[in-house]
Amino acid sequence: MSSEDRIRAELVAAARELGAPDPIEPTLTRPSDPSFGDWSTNLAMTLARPLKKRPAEIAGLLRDRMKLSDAGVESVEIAGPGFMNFRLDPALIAEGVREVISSNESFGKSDAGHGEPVNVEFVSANPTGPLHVGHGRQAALGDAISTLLEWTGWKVSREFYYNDAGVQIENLARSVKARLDAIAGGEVSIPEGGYHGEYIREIAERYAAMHPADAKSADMNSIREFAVAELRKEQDLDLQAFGVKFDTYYLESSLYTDGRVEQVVQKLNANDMTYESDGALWLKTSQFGDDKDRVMRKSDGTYTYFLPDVAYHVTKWERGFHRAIDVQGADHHSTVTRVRAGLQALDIGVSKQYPEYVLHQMVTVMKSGEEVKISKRAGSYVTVRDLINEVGGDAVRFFFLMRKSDSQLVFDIDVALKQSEENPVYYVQMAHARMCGIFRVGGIDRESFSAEGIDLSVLREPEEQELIKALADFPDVVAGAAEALEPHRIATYLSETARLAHLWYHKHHVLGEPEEIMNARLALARASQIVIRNGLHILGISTPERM
RNA sequence: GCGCGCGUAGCUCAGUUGGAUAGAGCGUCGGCCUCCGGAGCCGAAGGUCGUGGGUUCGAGUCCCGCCGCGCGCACCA
Repeated sequence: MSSEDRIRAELVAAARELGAPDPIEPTLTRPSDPSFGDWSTNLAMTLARPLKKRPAEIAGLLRDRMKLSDAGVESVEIAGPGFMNFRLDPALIAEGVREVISSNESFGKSDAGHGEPVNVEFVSANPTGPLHVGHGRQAALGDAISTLLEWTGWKVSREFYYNDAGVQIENLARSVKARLDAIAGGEVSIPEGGYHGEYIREIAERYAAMHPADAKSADMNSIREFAVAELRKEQDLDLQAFGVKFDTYYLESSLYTDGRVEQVVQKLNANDMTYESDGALWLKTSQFGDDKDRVMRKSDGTYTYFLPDVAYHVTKWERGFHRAIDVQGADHHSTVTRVRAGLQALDIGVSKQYPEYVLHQMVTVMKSGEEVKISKRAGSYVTVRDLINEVGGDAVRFFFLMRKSDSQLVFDIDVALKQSEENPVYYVQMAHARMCGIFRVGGIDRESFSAEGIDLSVLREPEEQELIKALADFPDVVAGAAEALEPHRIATYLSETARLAHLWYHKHHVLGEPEEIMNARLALARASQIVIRNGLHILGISTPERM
């Protein structure tokens, strides 16, 4: 049992003796100021009301009843309005290094998910153009959330939903057709709602080259299929460049061809959840929290986007994903209520909170102090590819993940390009490389290094103790980030841990110290390297051994 | 107008689910350079947490009003 668990158990026992009502769930946190000790609890304050005593008095009574001498607790202090601060034996703290090294690539993993399946849907771009920066943020987020869930015991399936049906695809085909007409000598007139990017012209040129005979009077079906295939290929290349892989690609068009959309309509009709008005078929979404009912079948007979969306989420449920997470841009947030309403209206036993949503705000790209708004090929927006080409995939990932998803994000290309510690991704990777460098310079094999038989109790410098405590916190940080679906916590943690590692590195030497010290510090260097590497893995960022 | 999100140091942002004297990086100012990488290091200044109320022993965090910014408000997705 860890000292943390021991303290918690003693707190529960002592509180029970004092007559505290169940459940007693003391929370242990790191004190705001490390000089206060190693662990802190506010339990006495939370018991003030039920026990009708002053917090400081309760803290004293708790302390008197706790048996902590064999739990490595050196002292318990009562401070502030009623905090209890526990100070641990530094040798015990140093022992934390051993577990990091022996767990190695598993350090930080846990099992809250118990192997249950979860579907994470992200990117899901329409195949109408190259991926833009918003998709990039979504790709980084979705992939990191997926990995976080894997680290906490979930069986994750990464899924990409292709909206390859509907109006936008018609607009795409007509846009390509317009360019084809131009190639054949006509005027370029891009249709209303069409796509203007340079890539449309490229697709038309390739199409014309492959169909020289019918370039002028090309068949729309053929153009549409060709354009969608080309753009899917292009998006795949973008994702590949970014290092994101999906388990499943689900095609919206398949929901029509296999009759699922029609089935959903019939079930909704059967459940008396629809009505006709103005030639359209409406769903009573207002019964499920929407501010008004929504059209599901337009008067022209085609469906609005959200009906296939509902059918799609039914398949997730039926495919065994009783947990599903959708990562989307906040500009689509109105879909949340509608899709959930549709699922509730079907009455198939799905939770009201199904699926869960992670919405992210917009990305602004800055360069030389000015906002960058367009790319050459896409015309109206900056592409992920532009960004990756300019600053590299690692920087793109880290920058997209270092902010909360619900804050708007400013992507500063100048900072991302810096080869110095001003650049946060460089700073973290450098800490990793430095730890590796110690082993390289010392001619010691890092991977086979073992802490067995090494006396870690000599790691008692303040910088060492702070670093070790941060390393030991990693599993809690991973668990918290996974539960909250907030990968930015990992990025923040890595920046802080890297800072502690740099501080330690600058203040203390490893190689050339007396053997006892050197071995213990090698263990700390190895443990630091492992934790930073594991954290970067979660974010999908590379871990260079030298820079 | 309605809905969602955001507002924390000059700038970019954290803030452990309500706890102690609100933190980090950059920038500014002042010191350091024979080192396992100076592509750095140490220190200091810098705050009415947009604003006004409320709940609480305790609020940056929860509730209400107001102000500002972003996004959405389709028989588009």
